Amino acid sequence: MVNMSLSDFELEVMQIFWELKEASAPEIHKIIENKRAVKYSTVKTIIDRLEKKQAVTRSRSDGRIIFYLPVMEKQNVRTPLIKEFINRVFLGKSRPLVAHIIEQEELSIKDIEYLESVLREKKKELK
Amino acid sequence: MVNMSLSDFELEVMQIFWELKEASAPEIHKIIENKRAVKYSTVKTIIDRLEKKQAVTRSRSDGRIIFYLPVMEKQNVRTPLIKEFINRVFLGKSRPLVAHIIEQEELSIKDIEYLESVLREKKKELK
DNA sequence: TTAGCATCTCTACACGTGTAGACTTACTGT
DNA sequence: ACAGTAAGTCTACACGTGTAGAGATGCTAA
Repeated sequence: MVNMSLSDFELEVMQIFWELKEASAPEIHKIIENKRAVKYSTVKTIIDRLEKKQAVTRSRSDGRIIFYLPVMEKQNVRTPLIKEFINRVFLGKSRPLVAHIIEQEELSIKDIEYLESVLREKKKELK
Repeated sequence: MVNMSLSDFELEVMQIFWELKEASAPEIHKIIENKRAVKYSTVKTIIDRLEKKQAVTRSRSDGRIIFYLPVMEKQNVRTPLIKEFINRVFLGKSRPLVAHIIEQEELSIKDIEYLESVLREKKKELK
């Protein structure tokens, strides 16, 4: 029952949990509603599924409002997703993905300098 | 009918088309079967769906065997996938994704030096 | 204290996707 | 020429996912 994967919507909700640490269904609903139309019960269903998957857990109540905490950790979710993505879209080769992002995506000078330093570190480590 | 997205399996098949340029269903089936058990009709269904989505097109026949050519281009498929992935998993921020890959994924010294040069180019371009 | 609202619970459903069987048909080697 | 096989076509189905309504119930403001 561990290694359970998350759907798009479930991941979207987890992102909010990772940001807020603790949140209730109404809170999550309001946040998502700011971006697009979605009914409360839809969001609640997703949270229920996350609970079933043990991605979140009930922490406390305030009146009828149930609060949840994230259980799955961001890094533990992201790492396999990245791996899968590289496999799926880049046949397992990370270099062209990184090159593509650097060339095509928005990066500031600061970002670039940071990434240069990460590369320097990695190079050091490899020698 | 354009901008149609591809499922995992459809993408897997497209990768083979991009590699081979032209291929038949039996060929594709044999290639995928090397990796995992899958029936011919399953693969053929996927190719049919790709054809319906106009991702591939029939090019010629050899006996009953139909050959197909990729129509959708690799870059046109990959670019939005990357964008979506960054949005979905990294809230739209590409820097932490790149950093993660550099730190966690397999990269050779050659890869690193190549990426350093890509970064240098990008920096030049930004100034 | 009670009406109304907010929240929860439960159920449902359509659609995409992975999967493949059944059936048809055309080629190929003997 | 024909049997056997390989390929194509068509249909089907279970499962995950996004979506939400209906109904129950507890809270809160007047």
